[in-house]
Amino acid sequence: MSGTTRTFQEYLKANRLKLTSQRKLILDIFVSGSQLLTAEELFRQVTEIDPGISLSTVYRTFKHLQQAGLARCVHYGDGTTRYEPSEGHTSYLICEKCGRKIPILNPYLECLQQESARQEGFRMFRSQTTIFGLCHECLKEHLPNQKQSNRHH
Amino acid sequence: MSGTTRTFQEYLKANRLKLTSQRKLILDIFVSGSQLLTAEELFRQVTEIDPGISLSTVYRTFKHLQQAGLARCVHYGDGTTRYEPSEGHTSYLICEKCGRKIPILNPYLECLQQESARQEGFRMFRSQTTIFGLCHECLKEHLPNQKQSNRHH
DNA sequence: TGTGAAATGCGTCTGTTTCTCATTTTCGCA
DNA sequence: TGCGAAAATGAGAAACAGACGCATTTCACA
Repeated sequence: MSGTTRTFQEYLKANRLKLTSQRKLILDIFVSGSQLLTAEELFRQVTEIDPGISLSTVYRTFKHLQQAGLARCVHYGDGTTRYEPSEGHTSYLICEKCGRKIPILNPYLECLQQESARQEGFRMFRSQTTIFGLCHECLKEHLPNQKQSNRHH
Repeated sequence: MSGTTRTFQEYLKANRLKLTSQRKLILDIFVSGSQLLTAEELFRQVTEIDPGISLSTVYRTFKHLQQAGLARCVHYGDGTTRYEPSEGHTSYLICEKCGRKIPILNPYLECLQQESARQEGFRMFRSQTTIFGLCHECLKEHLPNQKQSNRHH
């Protein structure tokens, strides 16, 4: 059994919630893929294995995963809401063109955040840093026509 | 005329867009309040002055304000989307109990973010840091019963 | 001041998320 | 191991934010 599964079971037990086959399946699929998924996308993957599961259950399970600290949702610029497993990183670079998501591995960032919180008498539980921009690859293609909308005819 | 208004006018001109009375009013109300507003809330404030303005126009103007870099939207835990004037801060402490939102005034944070982006060949446009936790006041009330959900009967 | 491009309001539409409720499942306890 | 209360489920309806289409109005530039 994975650590994630254990964490989820502990959360359920602590809140007198039940472990159902649906929740197990949703959790397994969710953590196995490292992608950011929309509820709809996860739902599609889940129903490939168990076609009986409803979209409502996916949403409901997401809620619990968030409560348990196992999932986090990210709002993209395009308006979609995506969910991701939240073990490990909370800091990312997100490319606004290709959607690529690169974890930031800078321990000083978290230190600074802790420090900022402390200065305000704040107790930090978790933090989330998202840097939006363009990745190296998209930068090359994107730059030539970046200024177009500022030009007059 | 405020700097914000000037920025908006420049943006409009550069994109061959027009400055209408509706856009002026929406901008003025938006920047004058330092609160985070939902589209609906801003709409209500706007219609108090000019009852003819439609919600569509508020949404459309938000889009332009975002484009112009004058507004930013923030997704709260409760699911609402709020817009805020985006001069200055992109980093906040948010208290999960009382909802208080405290701007972080740490210039090193942004430097580190820029640096992290650079290391990956990334070009940073904007960043957003949110630190969730408990503020000083809520900490005092909250601590006594913090562990309750982990206890068995 | 005339003209064309752009913006508006209103109503409608779409896609996402939550709710309701009758039925089914889980799990602690005897 | 089987009972019963509490909780979860699926299906569909409802709520919601936000976008869209179009006929009409407004703006800005010459």
